[in-house]
Amino acid sequence: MAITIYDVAREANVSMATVSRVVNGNQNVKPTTRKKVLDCIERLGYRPNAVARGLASKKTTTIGVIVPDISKNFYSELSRGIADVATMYEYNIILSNSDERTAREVELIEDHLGKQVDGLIFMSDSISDEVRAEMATANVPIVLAGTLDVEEQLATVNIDFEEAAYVAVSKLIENGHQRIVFVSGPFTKDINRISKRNGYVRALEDVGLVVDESLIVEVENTYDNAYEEWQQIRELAGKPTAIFAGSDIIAVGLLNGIRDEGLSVPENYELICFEHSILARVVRPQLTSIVVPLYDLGAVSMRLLTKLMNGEEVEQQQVILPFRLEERNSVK
Amino acid sequence: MAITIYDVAREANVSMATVSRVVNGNQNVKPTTRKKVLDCIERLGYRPNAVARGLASKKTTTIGVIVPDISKNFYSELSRGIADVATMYEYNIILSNSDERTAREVELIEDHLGKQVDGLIFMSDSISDEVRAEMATANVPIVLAGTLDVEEQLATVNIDFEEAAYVAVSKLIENGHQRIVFVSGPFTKDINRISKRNGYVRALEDVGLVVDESLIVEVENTYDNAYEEWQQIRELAGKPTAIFAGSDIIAVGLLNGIRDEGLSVPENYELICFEHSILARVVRPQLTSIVVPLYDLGAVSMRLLTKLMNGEEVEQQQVILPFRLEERNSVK
DNA sequence: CTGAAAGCGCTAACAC
DNA sequence: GTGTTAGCGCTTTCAG
Repeated sequence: MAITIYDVAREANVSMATVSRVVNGNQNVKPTTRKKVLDCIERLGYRPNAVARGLASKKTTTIGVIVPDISKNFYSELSRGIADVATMYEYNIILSNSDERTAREVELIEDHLGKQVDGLIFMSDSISDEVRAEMATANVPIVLAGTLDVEEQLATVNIDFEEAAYVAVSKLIENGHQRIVFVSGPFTKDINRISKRNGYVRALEDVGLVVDESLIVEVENTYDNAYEEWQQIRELAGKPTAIFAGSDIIAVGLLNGIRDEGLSVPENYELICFEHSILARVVRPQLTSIVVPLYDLGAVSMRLLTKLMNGEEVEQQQVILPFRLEERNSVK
Repeated sequence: MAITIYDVAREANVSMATVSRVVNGNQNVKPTTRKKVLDCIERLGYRPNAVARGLASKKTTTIGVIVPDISKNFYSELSRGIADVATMYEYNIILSNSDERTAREVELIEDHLGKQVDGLIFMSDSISDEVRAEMATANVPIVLAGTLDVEEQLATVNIDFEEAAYVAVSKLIENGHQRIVFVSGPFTKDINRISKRNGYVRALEDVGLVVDESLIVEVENTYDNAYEEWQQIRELAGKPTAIFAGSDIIAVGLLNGIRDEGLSVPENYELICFEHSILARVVRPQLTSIVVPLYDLGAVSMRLLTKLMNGEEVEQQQVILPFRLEERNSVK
């Protein structure tokens, strides 16, 4: 049996209320008794039971984080940002992987709410109606991190993905390209189907170029798939001369596909991608890419959540962070 | 105010004990009353309070995971293995980053124990005395994942890192090399200072080669640092002809250092490394490397922890998983 | 098969 | 400043 607040109280000849005050840093305790209690706590090795505290106070100082797959760089970097700010505000994190399966997402939200988290940070490819309904039953604030809410009802933290795509594609257009392939990750992701795609289309239309749907190619977001798909992409009619890739990993797959047939980047194809993880820097040529501030996306999401949990007035629930284009050697 | 078990009981005209039985799948409930209760639960949208349950039952179905840095591939992959098995056994995970700082590690263990986790999985570069002392106060099982315990007292899951290094270096020796540089990550990590180093030394000594300490180089485990360090390494006396790198990321840094001065792998230097993450596959030449089964390390750790939490008899507390050498193109 | 009742360890009024 | 006393929402004997 572990030491309880009651044991400490008896040992120190005070009431449990006083021990509670000392443990919680309440100032209404005489210094001498505070010291006496602290000594007993030390001596007995008392460790406050957060579960009991949670039940009594109705706050667990724990938040839930639901992520598609923590082993993917995108989410692990973002999570680190969340974690650091959570630590700063003394919250713990319950972390779960959803694999972007709606049923699992609903289950996890339910599960986390059952654990009485004080708030929730959610990431996914898109927000299904079921998830939206489940979120509506929550009595704690929820923030979407790096995740679009097409209905713009929920609190979110993102970059302007459409604008980023626009900037990337415009760069290629400036360099004289007219036939630019957009190799996108799955269109099940709103960010791909809507944001990046719209940015691509808008960039072309703004300079009077015709959008050729055959130049929009959807691939899995994996190295191997992108590598293989290159065989199809190179055969596209009208000889594309530049590529806008939806992620580092896709870009690297294409890059190696291109090089393995004896062609090169940027001589034969110029290439710009999204994310700028370490992958973009280790390959040669290094990849010109949109830098997504993953860590900051997480950090700001958590900061927003703390405000919401404190009931603070938040002017803008949809936060947009800046991005930039990192110019390396995959474009001339 | 949220719906409680008491509300459901009143609505269903049964006692809260019966509702509890239904919720917990206890068989001693008549099917008709079970259905009646289930209906009320559904209708009221009752969601069991895991905190109250935890206090009453003294089990939280939550485990703690303390990791140096979740944004590093090594740990995020390992964590995914832990998470999947945790899900299988219906445990949640509280995840915290320690940055390998002892004081922080101690604080986190204390914190997690306060949250009443049912078990703990711990990862670090080495187990300091303070951490060992803190762990000794725990009344729940602890497993070290991918982390050495030089005193062999704690439950651990690893591969035989020394043997893996031995195999890697022996491969280079077989290929005719006599002057092999070992570019290691920080020696603050037991795995580097002890295991990999010993494997390197033993491989050389087994074939009668002299160990030249100047060929053992310690670098930070980052791409940039390895890239820069290449400038020193290339100047080493006696012209080394092969490299054994402690990780993918170090190997990639060296590889680019080598190539940027117009030399090539494997022609001028043969190279073998550890880990085999995606990095080893995207660079050219692809890297021959020891494959560390990160996901499995995590999965098996969690499985071991479940046994320990159930009080099952565990024959061997130190589990060693197999590894293999993946042969690619950085050696001839 | 079901109900009553005693806690689990702590917080939070409310007294004094 | 400090103590008393209700709960927080649930599990778990123990009766019946």
